[in-house]
Amino acid sequence: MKLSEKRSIEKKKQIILSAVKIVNRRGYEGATMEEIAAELLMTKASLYYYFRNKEDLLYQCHSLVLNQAIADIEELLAQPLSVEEKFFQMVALHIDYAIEEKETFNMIFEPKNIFSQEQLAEVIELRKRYSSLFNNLILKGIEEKKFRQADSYLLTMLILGALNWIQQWYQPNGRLSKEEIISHYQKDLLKILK
Amino acid sequence: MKLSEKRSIEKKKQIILSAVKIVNRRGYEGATMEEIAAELLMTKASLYYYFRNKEDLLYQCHSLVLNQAIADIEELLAQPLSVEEKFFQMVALHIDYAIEEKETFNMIFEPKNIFSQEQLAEVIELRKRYSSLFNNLILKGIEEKKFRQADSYLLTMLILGALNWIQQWYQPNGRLSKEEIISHYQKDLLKILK
Amino acid sequence: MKLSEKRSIEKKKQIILSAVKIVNRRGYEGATMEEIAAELLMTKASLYYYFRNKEDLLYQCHSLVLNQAIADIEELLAQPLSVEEKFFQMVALHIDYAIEEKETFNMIFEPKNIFSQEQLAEVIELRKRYSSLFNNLILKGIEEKKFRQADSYLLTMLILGALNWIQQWYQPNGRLSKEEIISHYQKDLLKILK
Amino acid sequence: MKLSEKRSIEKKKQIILSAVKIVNRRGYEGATMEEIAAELLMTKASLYYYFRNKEDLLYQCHSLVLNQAIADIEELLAQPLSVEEKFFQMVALHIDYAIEEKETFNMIFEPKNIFSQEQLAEVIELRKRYSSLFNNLILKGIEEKKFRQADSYLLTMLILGALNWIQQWYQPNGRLSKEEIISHYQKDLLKILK
DNA sequence: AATGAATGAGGGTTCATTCAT
DNA sequence: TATGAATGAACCCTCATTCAT
Repeated sequence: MKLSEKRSIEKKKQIILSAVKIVNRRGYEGATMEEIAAELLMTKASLYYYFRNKEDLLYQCHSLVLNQAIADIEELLAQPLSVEEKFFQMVALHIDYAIEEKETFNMIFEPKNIFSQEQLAEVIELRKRYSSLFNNLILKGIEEKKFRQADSYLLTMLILGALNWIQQWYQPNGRLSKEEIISHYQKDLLKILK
Repeated sequence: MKLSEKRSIEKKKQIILSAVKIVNRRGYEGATMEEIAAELLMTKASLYYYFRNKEDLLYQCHSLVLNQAIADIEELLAQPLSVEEKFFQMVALHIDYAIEEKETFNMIFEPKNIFSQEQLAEVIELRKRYSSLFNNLILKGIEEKKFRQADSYLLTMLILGALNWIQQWYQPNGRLSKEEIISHYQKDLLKILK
Repeated sequence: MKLSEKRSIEKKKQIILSAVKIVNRRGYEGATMEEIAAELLMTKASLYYYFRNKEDLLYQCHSLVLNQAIADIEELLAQPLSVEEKFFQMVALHIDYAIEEKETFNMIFEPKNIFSQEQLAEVIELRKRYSSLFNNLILKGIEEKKFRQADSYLLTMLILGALNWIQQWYQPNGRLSKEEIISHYQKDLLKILK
Repeated sequence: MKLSEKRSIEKKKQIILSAVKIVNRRGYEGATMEEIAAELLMTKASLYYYFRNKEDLLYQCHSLVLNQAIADIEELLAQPLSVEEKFFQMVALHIDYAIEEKETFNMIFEPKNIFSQEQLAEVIELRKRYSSLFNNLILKGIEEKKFRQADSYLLTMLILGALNWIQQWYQPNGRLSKEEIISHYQKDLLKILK
């Protein structure tokens, strides 16, 4: 790969990060190409050198964040741990993402009215891949008789909802530390699986 | 109250209901004054006779739905039921709202992208009132030794998150009916409280 | 029809006339909504109250001009005249349009890359109707043995081309008066038909 | 001339030919520097090494085609043929250009929407030179008593109009082949001259 | 009480053009 | 020679909002 290509990819990433920041500040529709560009001291026209249109840029934001989260979890799943241990770590990882990378992780909310047919499909597919990591772990737990017999999909949704919501109320200097939250959620959610 | 005033209030309600319908269809930002008015065979200019601006109208939509939900729950809480029974009914009620009112009831969106200073405070206050209904019930359950000793705030957040998320994945004609979802969530979430 | 409706239709016509003027000055693509509006001391946003978009406005320009020309010719054709006489009058009428209403009649050139599928079809249909007026007259002349046996379509195209071109070179104060041009074209083109 | 210069001229010609192709496909305004460059696997920035700006490039396209047509006709006129024969061939040549080169040869568009002051003058001069070839032939025919006494300018305009219009209706796979059209136009237009 | 008409502000997108490399 | 990257200027279009009637 040539140097220029590398630089181009680097720039793309910068733009995506800027977009993520703005989207978190203003919401999907409130984010403007203008503001995303201004964050990087560029003009909005320049963005179109890297992305076909706003939808494309927003999709790639979504994609970047989710793919990274998926990769992290897959790495974790590859380790020789018990189902319960894996579940604990996944909960910790998800909360960590939601809290520390709040901005990026926030992306996964409510893009319904943004994406057009084709990209909507890909977004949904990506989300499905992420949630299936949880779903599969639950299924495995059921198989190993570690978790009770139940509708794994429903449990997955319940758990993901509980976890995602954290970023709505978590305050960095609030009464509850990240570690406390993780510890509580791990135990509480495990109760549902047992 | 004069007749004309009564009629005015009635009309206001009609407009809000129309707005609720459109917001549920298009989202808060996607809803246009034009479409809200068209639903009632009015012109958008007329809306400004009843509401100061779009934000005001949208706020009253959110407010109406949330207040109604609060009222419904308060009515429920006033009945002579056990804590567990009340919890079950609250879960059912919340899911029903989340599914039937979808966008308007939506508690996932960031209100700061929609509402301005003054109304933002009221929205947040309203949400706090709503969540405290759950919090108080949990506290009462703990007091009555029906629920285990625990951080009620954390549990409230966990439960609300799980419930709110439903509107992100629920499909009217999906595999799971509303009733099934309610039944499962009731039992699963109760496990956490026990 | 209410007064307001009448006024609306009047305004629409004004806008169309303004658009025609600008299109003739700048070409189809060069004409901007801004300039069309400015001509009437309006803002471009106002145009969208009367026309769905630029394409729609331009189409209606086209439509207005051609329909009027068609109506004029049809009226002429309804009169009890010989085929040759009718041909002479049609030539005179077309040249008159091309010269006097240069601006409006100019519209009929090269809109190929402007209209989208559906409206393109209507534009073509309209043009076909206009040219068929000539075509039918020629056919009738042939039938009546006043004109020689020939491919009427080819002759129509040849004649229309010759006539349309006049507006490209005609100068109001040039060597040749409108009447002279008409007189010459009538005779010259008739020679082809005979 | 140095080799590098030769190569530069060669490249310029390539670019012009590419531009001609794109202009014929998209029209003068629809042709973008991007697409013209892409056709040659270049980047648009490179075009500016060879041409001052888009207008310059487009002018040279128009110029190339028109000059070529003029040269072709002049060559033809130099041959020992009768006036009628020369007229026939000129008609054939013009139609061929109009059909094969379509947009670039296009004499219907208003050049003032495309070209600026300085180049506009040259375009008009070029067109005048082209039409005078027809004019002169007609004058010669009249002199030789092969054509009837008449206003040669008017006849030139009539003929050019008829010919130029062909590109507005000709369809490559239509009912009438290029050869048929040529044959008919030759005979029909000659009738006017006789 | 209602609305037809108008508009300002702003957003997404395109494209010719420039310039450092 | 060539180009990757950037940009200014324009353009179409949308929408909340206003105001005279």
